[in-house]
Amino acid sequence: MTADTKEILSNCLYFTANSLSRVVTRMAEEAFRPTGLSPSHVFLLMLANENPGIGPKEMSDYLQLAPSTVTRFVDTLVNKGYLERKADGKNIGLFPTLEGLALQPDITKAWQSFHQKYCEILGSEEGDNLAVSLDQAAQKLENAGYRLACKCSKS
Amino acid sequence: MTADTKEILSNCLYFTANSLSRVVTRMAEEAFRPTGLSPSHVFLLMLANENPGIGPKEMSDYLQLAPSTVTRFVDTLVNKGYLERKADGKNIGLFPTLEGLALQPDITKAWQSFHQKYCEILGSEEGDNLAVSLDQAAQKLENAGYRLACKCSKS
DNA sequence: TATCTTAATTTGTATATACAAGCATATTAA
DNA sequence: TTAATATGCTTGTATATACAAATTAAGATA
Repeated sequence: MTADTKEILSNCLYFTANSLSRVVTRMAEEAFRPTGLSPSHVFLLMLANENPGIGPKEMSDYLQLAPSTVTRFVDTLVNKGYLERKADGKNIGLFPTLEGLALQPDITKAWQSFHQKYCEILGSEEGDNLAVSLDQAAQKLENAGYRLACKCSKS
Repeated sequence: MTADTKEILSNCLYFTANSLSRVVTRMAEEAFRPTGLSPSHVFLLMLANENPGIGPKEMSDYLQLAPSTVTRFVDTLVNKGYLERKADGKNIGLFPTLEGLALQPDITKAWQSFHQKYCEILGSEEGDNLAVSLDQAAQKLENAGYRLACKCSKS
């Protein structure tokens, strides 16, 4: 392997962003395993717990996920008995069940453990700063037009 | 949506790393579309072009992808006529075909266009620095034990 | 040399995620 | 009030990716 090739990899934002995303996902999956849910599902449930009646559209805006992805996740959470859909015309409200609410303490605990773990490895400040930088970069790129291909509202 | 909830999202490394990865992937897919390959496939082909005879194992080490993932990608590139497998006992050597080599200029061009695009949006220095930070963070997390679950060599 | 172990690769299968298309409701305009 | 359009949600389908298990070959050991 040429030094050149290695350079290209570690300097390419596509490669580094995806590598990081994969390793962070592995960590998060481990940390959230006690909840019985994957990290993305935990986000959804938490959003519903904190904002009962929130709609899938709002969810997908906040989570930066395609609406269809949210539908699938909601399906799963409904099947597991943590979430309920309540239709109001075209709109859907998502409400946590008692079981869903009951899971919140575990979720919070898992969250803290996840945060702590990466802060231990990266350094507390670096870990938090990294998250902020990533967030800012992602937002800049999205605002520059690289957003999900849904013809929904302009948001 | 509570301010709290938004905070949690934009401070969580899982969320930010994945958001960034998705938006960067969208950009890269667009930039590499002229090559007819997805960004990951381009990486693979490029590695083979620069290191003819490289094995899948090495590929997966460099690209931080599971061996099975590399197998699938190689399948695709072989089907498209860009890559050839040459078995040597248990080991496989990957060689670009003439078509694969011929694609290299397009790949290089797409690469530059991708790099330029994100540097325009993020700022030239910030863009490059970001890639470096991501790479370092990913490596730290991997070295701390969050690596792919393959029982292959200890690498 | 026969067998045990380890490493490289592939195959089977599962999940996360996306896009495109379809459907139902809501809103606007005639 | 009907027709046209836009919006929200779901379904069909496809890709990227992973893990676990199967396979095959290599190397070590008895």
